[in-house]
Amino acid sequence: MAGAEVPDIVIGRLPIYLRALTLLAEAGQEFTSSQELGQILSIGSAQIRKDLSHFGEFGKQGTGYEVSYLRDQISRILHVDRDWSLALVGFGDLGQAIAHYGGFSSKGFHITAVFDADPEVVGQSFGDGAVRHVDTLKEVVSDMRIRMAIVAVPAAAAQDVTDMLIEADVKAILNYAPITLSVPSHVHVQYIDPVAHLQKMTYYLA
Amino acid sequence: MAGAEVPDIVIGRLPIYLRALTLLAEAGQEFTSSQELGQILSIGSAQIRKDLSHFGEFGKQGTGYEVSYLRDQISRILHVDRDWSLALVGFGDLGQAIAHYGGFSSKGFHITAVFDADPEVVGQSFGDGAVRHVDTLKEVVSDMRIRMAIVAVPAAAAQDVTDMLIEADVKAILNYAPITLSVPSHVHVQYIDPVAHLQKMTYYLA
DNA sequence: TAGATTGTTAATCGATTAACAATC
DNA sequence: TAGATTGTTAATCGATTAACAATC
Repeated sequence: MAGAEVPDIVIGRLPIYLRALTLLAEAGQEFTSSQELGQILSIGSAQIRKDLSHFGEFGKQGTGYEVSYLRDQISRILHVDRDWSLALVGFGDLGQAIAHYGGFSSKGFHITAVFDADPEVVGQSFGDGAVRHVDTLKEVVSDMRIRMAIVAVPAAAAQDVTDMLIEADVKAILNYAPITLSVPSHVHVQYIDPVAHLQKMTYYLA
Repeated sequence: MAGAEVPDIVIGRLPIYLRALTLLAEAGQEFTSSQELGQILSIGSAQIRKDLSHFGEFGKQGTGYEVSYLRDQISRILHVDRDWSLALVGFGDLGQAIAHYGGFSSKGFHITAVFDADPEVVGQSFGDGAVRHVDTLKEVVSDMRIRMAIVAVPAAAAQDVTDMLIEADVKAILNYAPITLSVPSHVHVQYIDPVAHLQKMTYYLA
């Protein structure tokens, strides 16, 4: 059964399934089951089958799932069977670390434009380009038809930058600034906040 | 009403509340309400009141919450009214960026021991110490009584490193490696996976 | 006092889980 | 065939939300 409205929380688990399947495929394993995946991911097997059932039927009774087939199907569902261009805003310590990190482009996410407000930083080179002034953001991002962005500026600047990105028609933002962004409902935001994760865990430490 | 078992999902929202309250306090605001907080955080006001009610009564009818008082109470609840020592495992690009990032220590999380497996990297200096060989992890972390750790090694090494940390009696792990860790139930794990966040958002981009 | 906002209850909503017929 | 595992249903469980008496 495909169709209707798939819960957001289910979508959030698909990348995790994809990660595990990619690992299994790299290890040369041909078949797997919801039970094995569940064990790898510390998730119930019923949940995995239920999640997948939102998108179709991918397995066979008795034998389970073909690893590479299911991997490819989930890639397709998530639209990661293609490359994506990203804008990066903020080229301080954090922004540079992000730009330098190999994990994005190996998964098809390419940072093709970088912006900063500091005149000292503007013009510095990254990958195959140069850091642009944030004043040019709207025009450049619009012209390049970039639809995803990473925000790595101080909290105080994050909302302003976000407003510019939205004006440039960006539809998805990965926000590293420790602040909740206000965006229209058609814009998606995800948050990276390591400190919040640590603070959550210290609750459980006596 | 305090006591019983507070849902994990509620604990996860406390750092977000704390962040907003800290911001309000810095802006010099003396009082706030669940409605105002809800607006700032794009959360329902009833949820905020319900969440807080797990821990006690912090507000006053008619006037709401005193910002600095509520901030301090949440800090106390989360155990972030003290400093915490962390071990960092992995001093590659990512590990160095983490070690260099100022956002941890400004919130009371101090990286006091760093480990790596590469002989080229061992001995390099960071902050006020030097990178140690991962073979010394168990002894050093035990001796220093470190109870939280950050894992920033390649996926293939993450489970081994985790096992060592658990042997050293670490109770909370912030994992940057793109792999689900297997840990006993008394050990807490949080995951940072920017690629998974991006992959979740591309689902919604046609 | 009148207005505002809390803490809490009860209703709603949604997600997880167990169980099993279907079938490879 | 016998054993294994799917996809799905129905039950359970838990979280969110609306409403409101209490009260500052």
